[in-house]
Amino acid sequence: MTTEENILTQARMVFYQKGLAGARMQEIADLAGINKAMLHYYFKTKEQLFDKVFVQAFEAFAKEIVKILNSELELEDKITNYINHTIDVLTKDPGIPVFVLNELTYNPQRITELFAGTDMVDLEVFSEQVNKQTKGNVDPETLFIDMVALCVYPFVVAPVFKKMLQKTDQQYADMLQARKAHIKNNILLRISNPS
Amino acid sequence: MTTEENILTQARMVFYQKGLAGARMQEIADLAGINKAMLHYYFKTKEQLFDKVFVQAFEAFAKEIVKILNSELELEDKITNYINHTIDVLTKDPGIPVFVLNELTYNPQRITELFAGTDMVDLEVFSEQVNKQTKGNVDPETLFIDMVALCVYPFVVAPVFKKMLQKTDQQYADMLQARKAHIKNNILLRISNPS
DNA sequence: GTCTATATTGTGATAGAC
DNA sequence: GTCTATCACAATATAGAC
Repeated sequence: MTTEENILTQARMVFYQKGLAGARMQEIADLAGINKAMLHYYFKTKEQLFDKVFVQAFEAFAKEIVKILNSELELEDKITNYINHTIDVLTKDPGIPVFVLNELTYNPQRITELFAGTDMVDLEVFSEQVNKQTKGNVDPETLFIDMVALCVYPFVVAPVFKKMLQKTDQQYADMLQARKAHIKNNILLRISNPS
Repeated sequence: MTTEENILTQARMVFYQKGLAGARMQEIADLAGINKAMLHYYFKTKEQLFDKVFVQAFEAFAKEIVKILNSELELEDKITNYINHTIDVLTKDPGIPVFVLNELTYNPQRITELFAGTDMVDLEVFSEQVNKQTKGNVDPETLFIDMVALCVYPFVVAPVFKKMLQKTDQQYADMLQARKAHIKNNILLRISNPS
């Protein structure tokens, strides 16, 4: 691993845990086993380092998901893929959503600029598929929001729910895995039985 | 309004927007129309001020909800009340969830200590009702998680979804109101038709 | 209670030798 | 590329007069 990759790895951990404002260059340097001067040698400013970490985190989270949503997969498979993939990614890296949401809320303009050139998620393909299959009886946007909410929210509030439901880390992880099938049922049922 | 209440109001705005680490005492003082010395006269430290704001925010969000969940309302009414109340509270004060989740993630020990004495949400009453009504065919915890996720998540990711779905603030607000009935249908259907 | 001035510390960033 | 030493400034907090 190069020094730069090492820095990025450690920086990600610190930024995940403390955000941009709360992170300290000293702590990142310590974790990376270098000193502050070296850190600034590789990344001139804290913001520069943060931006790189943020973009990597966001892409890790969003890139594959966008690909799935815009693929030519059949609707049922697409939904199944989305749910499985989202839960798997977040299981590996549960800090992503709060980190992203957080900085998005605390520093919207910076993030907006960061993604000025990037193409956003668009729901055209997905919406068309839903409309066709349900003969216009299911609102695609609502279905999408629900699907995302059911997948992601339990990760976002993990510390709260873990305590509230008195579950160990392992029990909570098992529950999240079990949600794959549960969410799939809920969403697919609404497509096959539009109310 | 007393000076103390004034400070708390302004502090809440700043903490909501920037978090504990990102907030500046100077900005809070400016907004309150006083100087830093006065601010420290009323609240000795930034952390002290933050804790007061946090507890107020959390209670505003959680207190009524806990009351509803533990009430003796009939299950259908309880669910309807929960959904309506949650969406109404968050519509008035959409900054709460990210603020709370954020600090809960970035500073779990501080928050845990803050609520050491408080009684948490418990799902006993709710779970019993669900078990009775569905003859044990619906998992109460899963139902609860889904209900909360469907209500709260659209507020948490409002900036993202607004942009992605290209909605104005008003359109997004209307959509959130319309979700009241939608979520109610989804949840109540699962109770009356356990799969 | 309210202010000005200041102490004190933490932190991002750089200079400059090696 | 790597280090030590240090700058410059921002931010919390306090002292002390009124």
